[in-house]
Amino acid sequence: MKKKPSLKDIAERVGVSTALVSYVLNGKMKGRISKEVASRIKAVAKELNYHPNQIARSLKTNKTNSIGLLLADISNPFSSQIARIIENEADKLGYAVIIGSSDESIEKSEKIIDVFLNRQVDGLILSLPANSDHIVSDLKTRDIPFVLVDRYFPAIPTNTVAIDNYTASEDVVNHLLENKYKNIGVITYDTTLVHLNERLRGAIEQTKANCKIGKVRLGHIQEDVESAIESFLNTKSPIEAIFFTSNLLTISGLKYLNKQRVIIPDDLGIIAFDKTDAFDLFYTTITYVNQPLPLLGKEAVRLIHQAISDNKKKEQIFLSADLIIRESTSRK
Amino acid sequence: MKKKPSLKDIAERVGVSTALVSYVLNGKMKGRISKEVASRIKAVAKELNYHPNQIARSLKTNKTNSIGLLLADISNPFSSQIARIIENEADKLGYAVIIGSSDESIEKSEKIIDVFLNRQVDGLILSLPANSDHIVSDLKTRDIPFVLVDRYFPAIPTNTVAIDNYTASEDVVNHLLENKYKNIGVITYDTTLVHLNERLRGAIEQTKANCKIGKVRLGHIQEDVESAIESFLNTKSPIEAIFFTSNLLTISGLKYLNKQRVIIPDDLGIIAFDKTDAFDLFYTTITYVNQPLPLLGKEAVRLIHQAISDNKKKEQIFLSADLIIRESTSRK
DNA sequence: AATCTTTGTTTAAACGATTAAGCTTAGTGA
DNA sequence: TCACTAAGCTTAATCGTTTAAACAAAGATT
Repeated sequence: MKKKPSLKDIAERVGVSTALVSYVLNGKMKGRISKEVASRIKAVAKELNYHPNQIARSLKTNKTNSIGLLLADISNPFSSQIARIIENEADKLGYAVIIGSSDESIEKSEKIIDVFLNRQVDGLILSLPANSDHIVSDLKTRDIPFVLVDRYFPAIPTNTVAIDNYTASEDVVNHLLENKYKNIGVITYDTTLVHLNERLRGAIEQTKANCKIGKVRLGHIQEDVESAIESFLNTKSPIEAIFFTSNLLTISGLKYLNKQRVIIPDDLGIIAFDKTDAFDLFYTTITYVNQPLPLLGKEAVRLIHQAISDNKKKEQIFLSADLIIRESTSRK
Repeated sequence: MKKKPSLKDIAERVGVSTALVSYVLNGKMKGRISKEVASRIKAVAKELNYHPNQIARSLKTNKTNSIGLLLADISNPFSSQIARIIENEADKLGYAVIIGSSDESIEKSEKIIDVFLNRQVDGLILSLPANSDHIVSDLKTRDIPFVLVDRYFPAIPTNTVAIDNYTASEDVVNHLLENKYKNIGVITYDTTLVHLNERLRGAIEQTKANCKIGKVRLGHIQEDVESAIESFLNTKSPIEAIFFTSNLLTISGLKYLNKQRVIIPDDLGIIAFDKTDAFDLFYTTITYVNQPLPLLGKEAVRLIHQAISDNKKKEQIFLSADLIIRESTSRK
């Protein structure tokens, strides 16, 4: 890889100082540079195919125009869609995005954040694993600009963009009740993650605690989903509808229900939080909570941009998700 | 964001020069530094929570320890899985990964590569859109270390890691023929991308040109898949099995076949190139070509690492994919 | 005792940009 | 004609590292 041209190379060719070249190419000191010199500099820059060395610029300006994006699991479609949106939005503001995936590990999150910070990212957009409150507090103490997306920690006031999960869950339950599904089962993760527990809480409150709950351990999804469903159905008053609080849970559940020849929606109503391409292949269309991912990403980028220029104000944004009603909750 | 401690801060506290601090923390000049000073420096570094400024280091060493990863579409599970693997592998070698997604656009690819290079990434891992040969030649001319993954340009000898698509397709056809599916339809993209056309070529050669072909335009996937399937079936000698050359095509196809109440595998055999979670929700298990993504990613990182230290040798690696046989090709 | 090594450390330049401050030269006004 | 201003450009410091080269002091060698 041969050396790229620098300001100095241009300066030498034109016969001026590097300072002048810098001023011209950055459009500074407008009315004070002679037109001829300016155009010669620009011509030579183009001729040499000059691109400023962002590393050097960063060192001087203390801005890298990059943000670190930490996701829980980049191979989950939810994460990768967010990644795509954030990357696009960030690009519009001139930020490059460095992505890391924590696989729900606290240690890995800490490590990746360290890597981000060593590379002097201007700010962080984070979707943290459970029980990582200390990471949030720490970043806050260090006054590092960051925004939480999707997953949030209400106890710590900080920039946050998330879904109004509680209300979405209320809507889910209301829809089920309106459609005469009375006996409702909720399948969710066994976790301390607030956004998931809010989904559960919404269901509990709205059913006046009249719902059954199946908790699924991370790393044992298929296994635990199956036993939850079994316990829901093999009982005197079997469940009439199941509410899955995440896309992976839904997939596992539907897979199992397929195997058990449980017919949706005749035998059982189904409602999902978040959707996936996979629903397209199921024989029935699935009713689901649609999360406004584009807005989520857009707001996250807006907030981090704001935090980078001024980290005083903290905003907490909760976006409403809407229920997309399909056939899986329309029993005859 | 308060200023982070620098070498200078440590040097001042300990009362030595920054050079010595640098030597100690980098473990250089081993036997020449007094144990006491070394340990005092290390202690102070820890106390101040010192982390070297990678930007400054990069400027000096001309290495950023970062690689740019350009994908065709990060929201496609194929891409996001590769991203995850590459990120993990790269991390093991101390590289951070900056990700960009081109949405199959040549202009966007060029722009993202520019951004990567301005940020002085040490190398590039690329999955380029169709007709972007000139990008490859250009990078080659400029002697920039890069590796092509998945998508390749045989006319230009350069570092490449890809699947042996031709052989995989041969296997697909052989399997269908062995299972008495004689009349085969192939649904693929209308593209110049070699990896996809090799899948088609494998099918054509192995069927001795006795297969029907449906070409699908990017951006009109559902529409074109449907008309292709229709033309396959509404004919005197209808197709007995369909081979889809990509995951998105398969999903669109199965979705339509579901709607049309075509029963798999009784009415029609199905075989897919690449798998997705979505298959789990289909009533029948799907026979598919399994691509060795972990190996693909691992080799890509190995090659880029090699190219970064010495860009003379070019390797072309073709990995074999294997056929996972399920029920969708087992008619009674 | 003079010289040579070794050990432990410092000096200073460099990477490529930015930018405040300074320096010419020409033009203006009195 | 002299002082002043403005235009057009340069100087030089700086960001935080790395690293070759220089240096001083102590120990070994003759």
